[in-house]
Amino acid sequence: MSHTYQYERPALTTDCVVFGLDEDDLKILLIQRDIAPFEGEWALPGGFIRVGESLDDCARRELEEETGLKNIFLEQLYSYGEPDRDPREHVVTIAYYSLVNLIEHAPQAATDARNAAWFALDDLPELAFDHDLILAKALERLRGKVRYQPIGFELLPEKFTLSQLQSLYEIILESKIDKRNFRKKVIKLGILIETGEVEQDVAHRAARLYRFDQKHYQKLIQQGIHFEI
Amino acid sequence: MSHTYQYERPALTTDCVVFGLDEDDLKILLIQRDIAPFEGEWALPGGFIRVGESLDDCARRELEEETGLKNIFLEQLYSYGEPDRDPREHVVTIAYYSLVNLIEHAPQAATDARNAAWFALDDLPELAFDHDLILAKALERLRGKVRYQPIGFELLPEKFTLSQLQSLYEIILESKIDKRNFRKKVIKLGILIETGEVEQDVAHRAARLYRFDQKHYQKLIQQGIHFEI
DNA sequence: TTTACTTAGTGTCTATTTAACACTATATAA
DNA sequence: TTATATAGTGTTAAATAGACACTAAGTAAA
Repeated sequence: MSHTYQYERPALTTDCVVFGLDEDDLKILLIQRDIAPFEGEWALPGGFIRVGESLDDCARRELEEETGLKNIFLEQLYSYGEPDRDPREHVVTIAYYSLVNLIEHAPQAATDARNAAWFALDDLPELAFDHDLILAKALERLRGKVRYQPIGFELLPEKFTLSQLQSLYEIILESKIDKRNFRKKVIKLGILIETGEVEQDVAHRAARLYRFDQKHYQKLIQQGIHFEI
Repeated sequence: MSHTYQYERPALTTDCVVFGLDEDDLKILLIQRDIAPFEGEWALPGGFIRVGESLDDCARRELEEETGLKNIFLEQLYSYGEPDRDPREHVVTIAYYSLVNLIEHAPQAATDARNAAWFALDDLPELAFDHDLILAKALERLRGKVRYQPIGFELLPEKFTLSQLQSLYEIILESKIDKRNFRKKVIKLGILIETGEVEQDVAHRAARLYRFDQKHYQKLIQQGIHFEI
């Protein structure tokens, strides 16, 4: 079955930069292409948009099909449409980025037999298409946004310690933060709830576990309060 | 001449939210549609992407064709692809926003006979498609971005007074700013150059004229200095 | 059972930034 | 010459940010 249009149309895809947080690294999820062009090379997960499907739905569907990840944080990033970005034809891609917590979403074998793997940012392979550009933009967005919106929590398990949270910021922003100042700041924001529990099975004093207070955060936003870490 | 593809493809357009600054209003440029759907209603300028044309090029081309505006500040905003956003078929649009200075780019008759007009934000007509959504996002982006990136200058003539600059921020952010504090702040940023000239033909003490120091700003950015007004 | 080791958790002081506030200067117009 | 309109200018108090080092509490090893 084929489809005919009066005017030529670019093809449309979505691609997604998936960030995951390791003990001490920010990683991204890549898939190894099994068809030309760029066969065998690493690329962002993504694929063609179906008519009748929203952009977000497409990004989620492709992500699940290629990596098994679902129900994760996903946000539109930017659209790329240089006519020569794909050697086959003019392909416009709507890029997304996603944050997953590597502990609860362990590296998965791709469901459709493609090879998927996590790479640390400082140990990336060459990327297919203009995916290096997209990745750079996603990193920039992540670093910018993490400071004034609580998206970083998406990279942590539901319950986390203040040290884990601090480490997250240090890894993403690539800079050291003073422990006492950091704690004062996040506690004062009032968007953390003490669970009353502590870490288990650690060979040292166990840290208290906190949860992110989504509801209270929404209230603060509605009041126009803008915070920054 | 027609074109055939193996799989169905959504149509692709760009649309642009054009902001202009009046004496005391933020305005946007709309065109009146001369064909269905939404014939006779007001909409954002925009149109279909041609194969071989980049997204930015398309946005610029459509803007010039429909409003006569060219060589203006233009930045990608967000992409919209809900399948029902256009009653004809699935149409994905890459939205842009643009800042023009109303003094140097006076309201123009559209070159292709469509009716184009500037509307104050608090006096908008109903908009076609999901263009109200796009406009809301553009406003949000403008208000967010103007505080930490010097895009506001695009709305002013090349030479401007500090009072004009302050008024710009007050209009966009919808809040009053203290004159002395504002002046201290922008002067301290070091991104303004005194031209040595003053306003002409005003019935009161003439204010000094400044220019935005693009080069110095670039240097500051490269040093990782991030500023805020 | 004591000691070593590891990470958790806490407060103060200084420097900087932000915010509030009102008068004089200079031009035109009447 | 006087009225009127906007330009232009500093100080102080409050809040925030940043630098800085020790004690607490748990496990592991001797």
